Amino acid sequence: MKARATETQRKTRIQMENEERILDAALEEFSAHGFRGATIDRIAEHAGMSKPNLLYYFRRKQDMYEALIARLLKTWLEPLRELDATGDPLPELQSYIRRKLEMARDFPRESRLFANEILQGAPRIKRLLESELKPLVDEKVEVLHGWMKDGQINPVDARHLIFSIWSTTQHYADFDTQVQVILGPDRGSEGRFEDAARYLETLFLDGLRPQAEKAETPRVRVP
Amino acid sequence: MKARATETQRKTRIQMENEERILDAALEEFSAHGFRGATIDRIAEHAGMSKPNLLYYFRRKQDMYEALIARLLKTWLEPLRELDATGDPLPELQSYIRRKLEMARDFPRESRLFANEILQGAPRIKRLLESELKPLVDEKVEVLHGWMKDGQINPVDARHLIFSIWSTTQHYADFDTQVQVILGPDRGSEGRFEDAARYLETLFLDGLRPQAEKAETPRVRVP
DNA sequence: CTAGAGTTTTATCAAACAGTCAATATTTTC
DNA sequence: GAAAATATTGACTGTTTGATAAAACTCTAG
Repeated sequence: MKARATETQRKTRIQMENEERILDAALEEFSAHGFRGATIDRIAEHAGMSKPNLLYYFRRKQDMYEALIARLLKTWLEPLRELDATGDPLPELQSYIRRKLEMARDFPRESRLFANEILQGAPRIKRLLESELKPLVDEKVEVLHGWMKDGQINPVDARHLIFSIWSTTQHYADFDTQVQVILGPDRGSEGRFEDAARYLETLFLDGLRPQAEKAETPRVRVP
Repeated sequence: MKARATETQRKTRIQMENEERILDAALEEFSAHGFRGATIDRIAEHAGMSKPNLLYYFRRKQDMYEALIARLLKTWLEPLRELDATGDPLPELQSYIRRKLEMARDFPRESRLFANEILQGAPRIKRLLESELKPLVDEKVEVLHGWMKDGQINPVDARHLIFSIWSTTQHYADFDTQVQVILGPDRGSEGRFEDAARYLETLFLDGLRPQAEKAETPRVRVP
């Protein structure tokens, strides 16, 4: 392999294919067992290649992990980035919640990888959280404050509001095992998702207090 | 040690002390690294004793883990057990949420241990969840349904309601690292807790939609 | 004080683990 | 199609890990 000073390293077809296979296998292992609990042997086995061959592409265990985390954070923050200050507050929030819920449904392994990392004290991404996540949250908190000042949403602690959106939606990926035990096998995962979306919409918009107690509207409309 | 057939095994002073020290150290390690990621060496070091000595009290790694889980589940479900069908619905829910939040504050390691186990597919406690957790949830779901039928709380999916209480409260233990990054060091952990409690109360009772949109009350009161 | 139960340590083991190396096989490039 | 670049493998290394055996020590009941 000639060293090309200026030119960016080109990746071969095989390289791209294998890196993809490896990262997929690594995601499976890391998300299920955490960094320490995952082993290169199992990742290699799961990727269908020998350990030395895997290490040819990622020289250390940590390299795979970091590649996964880097890729993860990009897509992970996308829904929050899309929260639009100029949009209608309630629909904006609703669609943010729905997007987060979709991510929990479509990328549960990524969610668990992230959960594992934070659970263990985020030793490998604390800096990234400070440099990427924090500023983004600060920015969106301002947006929320604006909406609250205008009376377009109830005045609450904006950061805790964001926490509650994250936790309720990611719960369906991170605690999936428990969710399945409790909901039983009756309702398929598609139905589960719709039930969750409907419930969260009610919770975040109106809470649990019956409308009758808030407004003076009668519970039954008489035509 | 004489084998006493009928009599239950008495524990010596040293035994009780050491088992306590070991379980505390084990909780620290397991909650931070998961079952696979934790090592007996580190637990022993953290407990201030030699590895063979530790293994004298718990012959296998898994024995420590199971002892912790068993102890955990007992206290973990207590708040839900206390949810009282004969009480006032909204205050009952409020105090359930507060108790869960207090547990996240006072027993974060236990919360993380549980999260780790579920995250990894609950291989060791799935059965316990089915035999202990599920029936309890089913029972309390009935209580919630009763309240909904009476119009005392908004009609929502009761199981998802429970999920949202679990996830929002446990978030403060499980994702503590992330919470701290975002809230910054300004507010101490005591203040954080009060902010969270206040926020969750508003969320679960009233949601985000401004009262003015629900009732016909004017947004600005003219004296 | 002492015998035996209970506790701790030293030494050790086999398996699992992250990672290396040189040799071989395959693909790409000219 | 041969040389160069890339990819794969088997054999191996040093370390960590879960677990055991037996000897040595300490505590406690009588």
